[in-house]
Amino acid sequence: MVPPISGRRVTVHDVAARAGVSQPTASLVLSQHPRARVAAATRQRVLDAAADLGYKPNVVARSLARRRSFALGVIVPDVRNPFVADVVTGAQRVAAEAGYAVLLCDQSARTVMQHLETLRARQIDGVLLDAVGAASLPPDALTGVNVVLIDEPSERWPGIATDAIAAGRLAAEHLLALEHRELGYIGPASDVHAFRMRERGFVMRLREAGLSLASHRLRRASATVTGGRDAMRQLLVSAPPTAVFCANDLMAIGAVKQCLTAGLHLPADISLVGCDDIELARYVTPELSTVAIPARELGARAARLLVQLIEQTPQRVNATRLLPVRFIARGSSGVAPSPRVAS
Amino acid sequence: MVPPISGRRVTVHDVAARAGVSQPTASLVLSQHPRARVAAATRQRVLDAAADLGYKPNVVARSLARRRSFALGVIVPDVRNPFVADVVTGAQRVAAEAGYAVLLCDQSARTVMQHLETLRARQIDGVLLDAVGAASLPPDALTGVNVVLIDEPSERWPGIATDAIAAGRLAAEHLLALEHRELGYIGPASDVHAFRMRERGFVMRLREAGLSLASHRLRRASATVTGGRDAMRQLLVSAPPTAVFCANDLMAIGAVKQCLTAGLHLPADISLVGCDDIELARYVTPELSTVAIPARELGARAARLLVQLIEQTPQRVNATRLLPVRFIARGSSGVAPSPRVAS
DNA sequence: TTGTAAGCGTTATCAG
DNA sequence: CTGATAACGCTTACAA
Repeated sequence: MVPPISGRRVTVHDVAARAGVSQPTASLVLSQHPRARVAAATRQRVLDAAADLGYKPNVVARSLARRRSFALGVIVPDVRNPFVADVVTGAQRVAAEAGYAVLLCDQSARTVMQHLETLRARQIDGVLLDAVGAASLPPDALTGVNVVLIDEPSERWPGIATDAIAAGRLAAEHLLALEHRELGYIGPASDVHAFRMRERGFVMRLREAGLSLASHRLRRASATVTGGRDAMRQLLVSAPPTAVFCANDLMAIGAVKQCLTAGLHLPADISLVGCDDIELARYVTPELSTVAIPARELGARAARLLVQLIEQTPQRVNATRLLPVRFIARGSSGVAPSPRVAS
Repeated sequence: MVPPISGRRVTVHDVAARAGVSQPTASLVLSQHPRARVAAATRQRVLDAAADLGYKPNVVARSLARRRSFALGVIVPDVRNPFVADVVTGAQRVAAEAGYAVLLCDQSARTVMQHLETLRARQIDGVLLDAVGAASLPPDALTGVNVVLIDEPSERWPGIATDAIAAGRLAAEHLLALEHRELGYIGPASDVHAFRMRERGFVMRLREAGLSLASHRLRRASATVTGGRDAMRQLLVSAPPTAVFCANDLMAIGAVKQCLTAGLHLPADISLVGCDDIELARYVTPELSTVAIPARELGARAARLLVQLIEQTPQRVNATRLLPVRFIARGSSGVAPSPRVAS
C-alpha cells in the first residue's frame, strides 16, 4: 500500500518491475482480458504488485493503443429541458456501469456538426443522439461512428423510441371521451420525429371519430414554456377550442399559464393535455393531464444498446419495439363545457 | 480537398509526406504554437497539405503526449435539478468555446470519489465541483487536480460563489417588511455550504429584528419537491408560521403544493419564499417569490476560472467576489394575516 | 507461458 | 530553421 509518494504516476512498467516480469506481461494481466493466458502464480504476483503500488491504468494511453476512448457522446438539444435531463440521467447511469464516461454535448453550446467533429477527434466509441433530427444532417455526418438514435426511428441507424403515435392517440382518446369536439394542437416548430408522430396520432384518432383538426387550431412555436404560452395566446384570439393537446409538457405549462392569465378556468372552460409527464407536471395548478413517456428508461436503453453495438455483444436489447406510453389524467382536463347554443 | 477515401485516418505523417517535410516539422506547424519557429514557405506547404488531406488531429494521441486531456469534469448532485442544469449549461458553453470537452458526472450515477477516480484516469485537466461538499471529502481526494468549487468558498481551493448570506437576508427582509413575525425555514438535510449560508443570513436578519427562529419551525428534508412537501406538512401540524423561507425553489414548490392541499390560500393565509429563481418558479400558481441566483453565470465563471487555472493565464476572473443575488417578489408572498387575537 | 519488438499519433529534445 | 530520435503509457503480434 505504498502511497504514490513520487510525483510520477505509477505505470505498468513499475508494476512489472516490482513483480519481476516483463512490462507486456504485466499489461496482459492488468488489461481487459481477465482470462489471459498467463500462469496463475505470475498473475498473482502482478496483481499484488499493482495493488501495492496503487496502480491505476491510464485511460488515455489505453485509448490510443486500442483506438477507443471508452467514452460516449450524448448530443441533446438542451439539458435544461427536464425531459432531456431525465434521458441523460438514464444514459449516464448505464454508461457508468459499463465503464464509459459521458461527454455532454448540448446544442446550446455548439452545433451538432461541431460536436460530432470534436467527438470524432476524441475517438469516441459511440454517440447518442436525442431529438436532433438525424435525418436532416448531412448524409455522411455519422459515418464511421456508432450511433443510437433516441426517439427517431430510422432505416439507417439503430435507435430506441417510444410509441409516439400512441401518445397522440391517447390524448385524443381522453379528450374525446370527455366529449370535446373543438380540438386544438400546439406543437414545436422544429422537425423532430417524435413530435410529428404525436401530432399524427392525435389527428388520426380525431379522424376516426369523424373530426378534423382545423388549421387555425394548430399552432407551432418553440418547444418551451414561452413557446406554449405564445401559441395559446394566438389560439385564444378567435374561435378558441374547448381542448388542446400540447406536444410536450413545457408547452402545455405555458398554455395553462396563458389560459389562467386570460381569466379562463381549467378544466371548466378549457381542457389541456401535455406529453412527457415531467416531474413538474404535477406541480403546476391545476396538475397537468399528460401522456407519460419513460424518459429515464429511454436513455438507459439507448445507452445499453449503444454499448452492445460497440462491444459487439449479441444484441439483447430489442431495438425495434416501441416503449409503451400511458395516459395520466389529472386536473387540467375535464368534461367539455356545454356548447354555447345550449345556453 | 481529397475526401478521406481510405479507411485509415489522416495523420501528421501523411501531411508531412505530402508537404515534403519531416513529420515533427508538420506537427510543429499544426500543433498548439501557431507562432512556432518555422519558415513561412514550409508552414504554408504543411497547412495546404493538411487542408488537402482533410487532416484532423487526434486528440487522444495529443493528450497522451502532452499529458492533458483537454477535457473538464463537472461533478454535480443531479442534472435533473433545474438549477444544476443551468450551471452545467453555463459551464459547457464556456468550456466548448475554450476547446474543452465536458465529462458529465452525476452523483445519481456514481459517488464523487468514483467519479474523481475515473476523471484522474483520464488525465482530466480540471474539475468543477458543484454543491458536492468538498470539505467533507477525504483530505487528499482532490490533490493533483485543478479544481474550482461552485458555491462553496474554501481556503484550500479556488471557487466561484454567490452571496448566499445576502440571499437569506433578502428573504427575511422581504417577509419582515410584510409584517410577518412568525417565521419558518425549510432547508436540505445535506450539509452544503450555500444552503447553510442562506439559512444563516435568514436567521441573522431575523435576529436583527429582534426575532428568532423557533426550532420547531425549522425543518430539514431532501432538497427536492417532495422533500419540501413533507417538511411543510410537518410545519403545518402545530403552530404554523405565517411565512416560510425555503432554501431552494424545488422545496418551495413542494411547500406551496402542500399548503394548497391543506386548503390554505397563498399569500392570504401563509407566505412562501424560495431561492434560485429557476424558470419553473414563474409557472407554479401562485408564482413563487424567490431570490434570484445567477446559475448560468455561476457555471460560466467557474469554467472560465478553471480554464485560466489550467492554462496558467493571468487570473482575470475575480474569484473572491461573491456574485450578487436579488429578490423577486411574486404572488406567493404577501402581507401577514392579522394576528388571531384581533379577530 | 513469457519476453522482445513494434506501433498507436502526437509532442518534445536535441543535434545538424 | 529543420529533421532525426526519443518519449507518452499501453496493447498486440510474434518469437523464444
